[in-house]
Amino acid sequence: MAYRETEKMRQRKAQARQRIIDCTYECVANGGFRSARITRIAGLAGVATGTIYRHFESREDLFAEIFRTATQREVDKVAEALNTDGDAAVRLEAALRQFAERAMRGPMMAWALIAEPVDPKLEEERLVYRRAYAELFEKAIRDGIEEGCIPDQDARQSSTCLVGAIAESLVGPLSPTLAGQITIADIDKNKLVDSIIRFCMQGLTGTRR
Amino acid sequence: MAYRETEKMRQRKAQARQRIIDCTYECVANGGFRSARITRIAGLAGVATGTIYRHFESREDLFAEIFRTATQREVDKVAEALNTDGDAAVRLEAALRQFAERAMRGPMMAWALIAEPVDPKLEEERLVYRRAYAELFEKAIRDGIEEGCIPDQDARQSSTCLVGAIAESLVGPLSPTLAGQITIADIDKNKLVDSIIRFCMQGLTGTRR
DNA sequence: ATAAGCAGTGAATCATTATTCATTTCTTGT
DNA sequence: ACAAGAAATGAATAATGATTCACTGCTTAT
Repeated sequence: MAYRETEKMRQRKAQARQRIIDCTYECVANGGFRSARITRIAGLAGVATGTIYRHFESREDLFAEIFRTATQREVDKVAEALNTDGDAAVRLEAALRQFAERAMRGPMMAWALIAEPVDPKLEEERLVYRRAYAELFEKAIRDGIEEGCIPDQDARQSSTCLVGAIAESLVGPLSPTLAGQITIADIDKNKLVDSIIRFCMQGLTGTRR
Repeated sequence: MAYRETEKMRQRKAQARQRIIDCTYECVANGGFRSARITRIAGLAGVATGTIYRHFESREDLFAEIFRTATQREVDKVAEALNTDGDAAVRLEAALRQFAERAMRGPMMAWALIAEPVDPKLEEERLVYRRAYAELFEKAIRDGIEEGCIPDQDARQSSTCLVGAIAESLVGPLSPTLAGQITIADIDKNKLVDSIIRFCMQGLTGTRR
């Protein structure tokens, strides 16, 4: 017995894996999943294409991992925003704002996660992702109903509507066809986010503001 | 000069073209765009694959035509619902209901039009399609604002939220992974549609009902 | 009946990339 | 230094289906 897996090797492998992940992330953040080629990723990461397959079962698997990682980051941010002070309605509003504003800050990745046409396996991940958001919102709505600051309603259904309203409102502005050509001024972004949120909060509370 | 295009020929060609369209529609209504194979369509229509290309530039082109046709049918129905009596809010509610109920009646086609991952060219058609709905709603919202039954707001933005809220709410129930397995009882469908519409109308009017 | 010209045919081609795997290179313990 | 084994390589392969095009067979006007 001559070769034995050692700590040094374990680390080196882990590093390569991380490099692959990082470069994939970069490719996706740059042109979405569809246009991210394995050969390009391998090139960027400084490994051969075959090496990718020593770390990931398949392209789809690699993408699924990226999807989950990127998603979790976003979901965590929204969860964080839901954990601040104030009544449930206020916290929800902060969370919705966080969701929308982060999407506009990284439009291509947001588009890839929310709206890019992807293969079935990734589409499944996306449903999980949307569900995760919806569940966060749902919980907050229930809290609000208990607190009395949000009227009684089907929390699950309403949370789904929230996700849909925001996603749809962002698809246009995020769409990569436009993203390169049109630059949305910050002031417009704010107005956009404000009116989305107004609609959503009214939908929830049935109260004009 | 021996051969000259005659009325009979023109008709025969038109019939073949229509058969191709019909069969494509059937395939899509059955499994979405992605799974609709040219060879299968040709087989159903009783023509050779090559013949498809005498009538349509490409697969994408054929699909785009189907997309437009199917879409126009839906948009017309919604427009019709907006043209009935009552104040703008009532008419809008009827239109939203029409949209949602028709989708649940033909779930696979609705999914293909609303949520199926498709190629860029079709995705473009889809944006047009969503815009068409949004514009109908937008017009109605403006009417409502003038009539005084809907408070002043960014009609365009609100209409986008409407489309998103409905679409997102339907994606889950329409998703073909489930469609075959779970049958949604009519009573559930009604409850679903009701709560979507409640959210939407509250979002618009800021009034509980 | 015939010839001109269009429509229809469908097997063969093409294009695109993810994936494989025989080979090479590197790491380790003795 | 060496052998045993693991990791990396990347050119070749595979798979998929849309698209083509040389050919066949109809339709028409004379």
